[in-house]
Amino acid sequence: MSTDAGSYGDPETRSRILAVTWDLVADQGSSLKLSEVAERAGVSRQAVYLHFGDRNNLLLALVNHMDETLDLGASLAHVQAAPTGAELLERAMQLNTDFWTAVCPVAQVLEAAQHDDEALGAAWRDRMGLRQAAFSMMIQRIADLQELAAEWSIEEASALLYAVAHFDTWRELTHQLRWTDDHYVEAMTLLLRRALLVA
Amino acid sequence: MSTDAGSYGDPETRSRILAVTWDLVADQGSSLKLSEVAERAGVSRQAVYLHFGDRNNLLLALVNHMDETLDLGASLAHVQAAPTGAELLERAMQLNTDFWTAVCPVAQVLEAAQHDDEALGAAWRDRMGLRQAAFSMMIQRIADLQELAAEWSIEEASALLYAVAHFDTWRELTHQLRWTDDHYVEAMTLLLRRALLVA
DNA sequence: CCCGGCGATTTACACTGTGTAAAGCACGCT
DNA sequence: AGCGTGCTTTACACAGTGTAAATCGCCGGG
Repeated sequence: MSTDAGSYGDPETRSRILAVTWDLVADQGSSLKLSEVAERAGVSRQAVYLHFGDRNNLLLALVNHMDETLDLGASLAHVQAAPTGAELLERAMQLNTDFWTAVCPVAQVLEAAQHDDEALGAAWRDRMGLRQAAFSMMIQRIADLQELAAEWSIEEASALLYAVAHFDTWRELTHQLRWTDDHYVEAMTLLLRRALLVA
Repeated sequence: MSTDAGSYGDPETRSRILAVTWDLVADQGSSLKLSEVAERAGVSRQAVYLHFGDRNNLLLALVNHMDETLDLGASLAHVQAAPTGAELLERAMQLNTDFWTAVCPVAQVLEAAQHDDEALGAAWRDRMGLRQAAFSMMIQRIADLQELAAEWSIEEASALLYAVAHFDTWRELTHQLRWTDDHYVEAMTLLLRRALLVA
């Protein structure tokens, strides 16, 4: 599963490089320079190549690093444990905004790189597949609670929930239109509640 | 308004270069090379620089070129002329999928470039501002028809409609999950109808 | 204590793509 | 004829990626 092909060198150095890369990606997007990464991490440029092979591989490692540090399991369980459909949707949207807030800079770059680099694109789509699965389970739970509106099949509702909760929508609302996280959660919850749940 | 700073040379050549650029962006994303653009357009690499100044300016010209050829006015009028809210939403989603289909390759690149290049980002956000305005007018129309659900203010409904109809959502559904355009229109219309309109 | 090996550094170089500069060529125009 | 415009050719400077090889420091085992 995990292709840690280049498990080389001091792991401390490795994660220091990753951390710096994260920061640089955050405020420079995909135009980060490996020389700058190296400098800020206090290592030589070659050390970066020794650890990660090349540029895309570094970004790939960043993606893997991402969900190691994130640990969504607990949060997802909390969402699933919601007593009602409405409550579940609200918790889902809360988790969603937390997730995108944490991942935003990387997401920006990765969505772009999807087309350029095969491996990177695959890694990203893989993560998104997990998201899809998570949302699918939520819809399943709502159906079990007898709260899914009759017009929706589980597949359609899952897909829509996943798609509507995706990055662009979140970013346009919270960044472009300056909505607060709470506002996003509130409005999206209302939208989804009306759209998906029985009246 | 329009910064056609480099209106230089034979307009035919210019639009041939733009056309080729469009194609190359379509299947290479942002990693297109100016040398390849030139070659395919049957001109020298320098001709491209003479016409457009630099790489980002070429992409910028591509954005401007985009909505010249698109001409959304008529389609928007057709949406606005819908007799009912439900019909309006359906027409809006139909237009939306047409729009993203046409613009998809460029959208991919532009969303990415937003962070890298100031001018490009501004140009893209400008276009998105127009979209916002268009959706806002639709919600206004729905409100005029007395069909907007009481829970929504015009601002909130507009913003949500705009955000939910954005690129990622469309792409995930139609490209990743392989929905047909019709399926997208149908499902999104139902979602929005339930979410926004009076029961 | 010396030796090996590993992590990392330094230096150097090849390659690609961007962007600039200048001279030259072809064609049409008055 | 002379001139300008649109483009070509050639050349070069520069930045960033990726590779290769020699070297250094350090730590652990014989």
